[in-house]
Amino acid sequence: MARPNRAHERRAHLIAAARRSVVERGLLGLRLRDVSDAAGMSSGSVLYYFPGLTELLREVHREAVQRFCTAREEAVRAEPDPVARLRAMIDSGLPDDPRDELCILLYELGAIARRDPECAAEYIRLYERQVGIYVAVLEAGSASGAFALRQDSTMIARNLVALEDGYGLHATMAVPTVSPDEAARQIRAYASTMTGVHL
Amino acid sequence: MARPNRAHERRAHLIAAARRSVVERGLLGLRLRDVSDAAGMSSGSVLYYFPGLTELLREVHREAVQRFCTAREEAVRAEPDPVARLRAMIDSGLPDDPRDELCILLYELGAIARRDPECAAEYIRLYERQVGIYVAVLEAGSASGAFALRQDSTMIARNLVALEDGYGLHATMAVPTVSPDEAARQIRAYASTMTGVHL
DNA sequence: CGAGTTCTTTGATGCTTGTTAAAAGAACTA
DNA sequence: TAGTTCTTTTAACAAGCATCAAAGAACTCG
Repeated sequence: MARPNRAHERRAHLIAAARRSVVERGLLGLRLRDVSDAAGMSSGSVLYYFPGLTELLREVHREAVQRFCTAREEAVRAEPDPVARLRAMIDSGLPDDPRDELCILLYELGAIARRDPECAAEYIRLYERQVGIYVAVLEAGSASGAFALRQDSTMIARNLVALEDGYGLHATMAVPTVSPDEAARQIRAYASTMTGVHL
Repeated sequence: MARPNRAHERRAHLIAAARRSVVERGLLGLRLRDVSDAAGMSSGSVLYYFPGLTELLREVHREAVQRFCTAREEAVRAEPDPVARLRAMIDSGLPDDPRDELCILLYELGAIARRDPECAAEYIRLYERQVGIYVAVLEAGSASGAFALRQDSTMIARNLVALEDGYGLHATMAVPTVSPDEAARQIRAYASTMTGVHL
């Protein structure tokens, strides 16, 4: 063996460059050239590390999902009681503003998932993971007597995730009628109804 | 004036061809050629009627929104009482199956809206229109005494639309954990809670 | 019927982009 | 320094969009 393998680093570098490109230019009409420019190398080099743009974007997606989930898990863990945790969970799922990089990425790359099974699988895991966090918070609150759940915790959790996705979708598409702030209020209202606790 | 103007017909023909192309091949990597092939003409002809693919897709979107909204309005109008109307409204908002053409179209073209203000405006109208229908149904039911609303009708309506969008998004991305049927049950459960009527 | 007018379609052209393969270059070892 | 492996670039090729001029089609009016 001679020259050391820096492929891992280079790939990470490219994934970061691709992420910036997607946020800046959007998926539609994203060129290989945009990514290679952002990474400061030739387009041929990008293809040395990834078979094509799709595969690179798949990695961008995987990384975004990872970051999103761990951020939420940590946000929840940081809070002491179930009520605060539920509030933290709701707040961490919505874009901070319509330009929230991570959320834009997640919704933008959804267009790939519809055609790419591997990317779709990543979305499924994302969904399950989020439902899981909500279920854990709801169950904990129910066990401690803080929540009086009006329904099965899984059903509530699924609706909470669906609400997030619905509002998040609108927010990143710049629908002005529902600001992230208002979306959070809406979801909190739902959660309040289903748990019997004012949020 | 000499040869009659068939531009309107030809545009409609192209919009239909584009719709089929989007559903079949997806937005990512959709080529002008795909559309022109589907329409049975050369790519140059497509550009005679539309400045570019984006503008054509914008029309596809506009038409899809139109069809979607009127279909729901009619589904609601066909029912006699508020309870049946609410049920019909919920059912008409979700994809019949993961291959529901209209729904795929609506979600797929969302990727354009994020970059194209005109398309985003169309989405805003779509959202407002759906909220409006739900509000009308809820208010009618409230006035007649059929519903005992737990919240402001607009807030309930917004959450219903957000739930639809969230679940619809998952369904068209082939998330198997939430089938259209199950999504409908979830949303009905929410509506039941907020109206006090079992659906 | 044919000349004129307007609408429609095509096909050639130039330009940009994705893809491939070969060669050059860089980093390290023995 | 020679050899090996990893990385990058470059040039060539194929495919796509955009433009435009020219051909073709449909109809009216003289």
